[in-house]
Amino acid sequence: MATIYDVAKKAEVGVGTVSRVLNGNPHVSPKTRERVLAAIAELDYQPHAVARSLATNRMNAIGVLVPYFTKHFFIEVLRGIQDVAHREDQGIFLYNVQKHEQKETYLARIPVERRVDGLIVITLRIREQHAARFIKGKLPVILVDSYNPVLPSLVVDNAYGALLATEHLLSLGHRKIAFINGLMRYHASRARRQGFEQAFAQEGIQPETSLIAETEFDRQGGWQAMAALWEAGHRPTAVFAASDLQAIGAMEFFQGKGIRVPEDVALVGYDDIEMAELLGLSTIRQPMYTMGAEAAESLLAGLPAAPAEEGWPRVYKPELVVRKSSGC
Amino acid sequence: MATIYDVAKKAEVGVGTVSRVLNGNPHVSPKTRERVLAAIAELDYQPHAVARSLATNRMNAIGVLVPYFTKHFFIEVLRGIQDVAHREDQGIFLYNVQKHEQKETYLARIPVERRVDGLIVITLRIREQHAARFIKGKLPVILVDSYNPVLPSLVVDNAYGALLATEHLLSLGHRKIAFINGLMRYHASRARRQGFEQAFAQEGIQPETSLIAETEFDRQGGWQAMAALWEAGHRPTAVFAASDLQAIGAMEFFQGKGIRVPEDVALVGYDDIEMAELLGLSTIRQPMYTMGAEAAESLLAGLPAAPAEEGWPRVYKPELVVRKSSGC
DNA sequence: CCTTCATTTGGAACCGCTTCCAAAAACAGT
DNA sequence: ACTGTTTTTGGAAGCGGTTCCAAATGAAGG
Repeated sequence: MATIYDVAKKAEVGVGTVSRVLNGNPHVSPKTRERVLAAIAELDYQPHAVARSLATNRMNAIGVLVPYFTKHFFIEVLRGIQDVAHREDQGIFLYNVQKHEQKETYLARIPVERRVDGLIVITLRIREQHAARFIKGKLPVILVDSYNPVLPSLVVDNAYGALLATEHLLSLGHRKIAFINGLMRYHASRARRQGFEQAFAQEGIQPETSLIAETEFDRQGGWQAMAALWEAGHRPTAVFAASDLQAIGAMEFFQGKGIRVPEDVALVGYDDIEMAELLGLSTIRQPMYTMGAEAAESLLAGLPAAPAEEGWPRVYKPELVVRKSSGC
Repeated sequence: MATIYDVAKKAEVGVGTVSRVLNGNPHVSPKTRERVLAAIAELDYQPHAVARSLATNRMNAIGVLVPYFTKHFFIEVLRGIQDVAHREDQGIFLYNVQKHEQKETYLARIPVERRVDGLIVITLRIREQHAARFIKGKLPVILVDSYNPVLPSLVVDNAYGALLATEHLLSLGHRKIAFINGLMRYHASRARRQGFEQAFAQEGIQPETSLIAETEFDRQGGWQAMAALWEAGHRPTAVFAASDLQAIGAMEFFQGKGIRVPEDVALVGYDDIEMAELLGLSTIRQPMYTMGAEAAESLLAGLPAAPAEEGWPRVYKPELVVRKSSGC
């Protein structure tokens, strides 16, 4: 494998000059540049990324810490990150956490190991202690779909998303709207509850509290919540679920009962997962690609290690995707 | 940040000794080791991963080159890779290909840039020219779900998968079985066709050639193929699609016609994507996690840069997943 | 033609580690 | 005590770049 010294010898210049050519330093005369470029081409030379990193103290790579379970979300965010990273000639170092202790080991190691110039954390919650380590180690971190008071975060306006969904159902004339929410220990659930209520408030009415359920964000949760409501004698004309999976669970419950969607009951989900389109599920879409791209951009623009000031957290607006399940 | 020299000074030893302690070299007396360890702890020292890489020429990371479009497949394979990599203390460098030219730049750069000790290529086809570069650059590569004569490959037995699916339908008494295959320019399609035919041959019968369609592997392809067959007057009692997406397309066509699955027509797909479970689609599952894990293992075990000999390509058997769409 | 000033160039020093060699120390054996 | 052998140790020389300083070259002006 050719080194910079080989190139220098072949072009009959010093290594400094070759380095200058490689890095676009203007203090090189056109003819010398030509000679160097020729030598580089001839030797099929590529600078050794690691040697360069050691000298410059820049890794030219960003880390992405992502939980296994958010497949769809992760892929889309990653796509945004990748586009920017590729454009800026940066690599992506992937830290995929499948088990909880992996998260801990990664968070402990990333700041000292320094294999990356910055880290994007997706969805995972970062504790004070770890945030402090990153700040102390001066390793920039940015959170996507997660919030921490001392770290820059990109979050989606959950209240607004729920508001959109609820407004949509209200505008279709529904008043008995069931809300299958996530568990209240998640911030997202609390915000969505608020948006749900606000939509009603705008119409000057009150939602029926007995129609609000709280379950896990998965299919089973949706099924069970719907079943429980039904058995308690409730007959909502519309259902808003805080996740597409819950919506699908509810849909399955309806199927089992022979209740038609949207004829008998309208349904709106949240997330716009792949299946939503397939099932014709109206839902709330989050700007995942954009968030990924902008997170990468901020990181590469060298955001301060601990901003969380002006303009942070950055809040993104989700949008309503109307499909047939809401009965339009 | 402390360096090895700081540690050496504090422990009053040479840097060589510190390095030996760090790497578990046995030629260090217990007392010296103690002193060094104490100094390390006191300075909160961590070896600099990059400097170490430069000196040892080992990156402690493997690259994963993956196309954007194989989301589900990719995630599962990646999970296998990640488990092994994490266990072996190796990082994962992600090269996500979204546009064709990215594939080219990555393939050209990875072997010379040397940021990784080995590369796992998922699904993407590698041309001779690039394979040669990897071999020449002595960078081990391993292909998952892709085949190249000069590179070690992990492939799934497509003929067997199609055989399983077809046998299943035949055993349920179906004889008029439509086969929505992929385009014949893909190797997978040719192999699946073969398995389809073999299943019939085992029963001593011939499939109806007019019931075999060839389309893209997507939903639209499945829909169109099914529509074309239907309009040509064919009334198969069962359909085997070469991908779940095609199967779903066919399902949608049936829905539009008011034809019930599985009562009126049995349906089997291929891939076991997430939606398959949800839709109750019988399908063929490929051992993706296992392939990922074993690819990573082979790579880390330091497979020869250009084997493709004994035991390669490694062939994995898919399995049949029976759900309600096949009418069991 | 000689000075002065700006630009281009070569190459040593350095980034933080590993590795190897030779020297020192420890240990045996006589 | 001395020699021979083994183990432990220090530190120089790389790994392949970048960066900086001083030297060389070139351009401009008198």
